[in-house]
Amino acid sequence: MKLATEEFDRISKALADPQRREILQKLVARRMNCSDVHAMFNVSQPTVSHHLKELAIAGILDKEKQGQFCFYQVKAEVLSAYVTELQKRLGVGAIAVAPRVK
Amino acid sequence: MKLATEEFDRISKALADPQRREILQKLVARRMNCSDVHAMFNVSQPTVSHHLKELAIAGILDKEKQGQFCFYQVKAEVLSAYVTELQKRLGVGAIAVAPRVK
DNA sequence: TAAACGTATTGATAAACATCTATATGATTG
DNA sequence: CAATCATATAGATGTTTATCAATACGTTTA
Repeated sequence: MKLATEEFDRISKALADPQRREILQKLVARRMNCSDVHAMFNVSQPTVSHHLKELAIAGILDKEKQGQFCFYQVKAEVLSAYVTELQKRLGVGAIAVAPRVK
Repeated sequence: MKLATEEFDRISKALADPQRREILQKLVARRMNCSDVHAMFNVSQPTVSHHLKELAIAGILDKEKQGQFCFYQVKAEVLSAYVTELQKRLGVGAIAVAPRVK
């Protein structure tokens, strides 16, 4: 999977806010809905919603509505593609490995 | 080399601005001084100076003064450590490889 | 169907930030 | 030593953005 520069930059921005990065890390561990995430941090529900939206717009998260709930889950291929592209751009060598299926 | 969360976040922010990212990429290719960088982009010299400072503060660049010139060069170990830490946090598997000596 | 719940949107606010011009500082050179 | 060059700093400006309270909207449930 190849990321365009625009997408790459969008993801970089999405990762740049510590709060949003921490939210993302929680979602890496497991798929969650908005209030699950909200319960983990000291920010308002709208702020969580906003961050989730940003991450989704950046293409990092998948959004799946189930009734009144809305589940967010990490798109591992996109994160993987991002890291690969970053390595290329930064001249950091590494051998990418496919993420383990859970 | 291990990055503290604070350093990690600082680097993430440093990478988040496209202009700064492009400047960094040029420096990955070769060590340069401020006016070399300035000649490559359509931003003012103070803006370039500002971005170089941000990258240096983030620990990504080394600054070396030589007479009236000021050379900036990438700190490959830090970039490598950043990518490794990012992989850990994002759950993206990869085998890190030491950068080739030029 | 009314109340409660989960999520998103709106509008406001303050802080961060990218950028510029002008200028200061320090080194080289004629 | 005066002019020029490389870089940094100061101060201003407009934009982006992280956050919140209030509220709207859709779903569930009592």
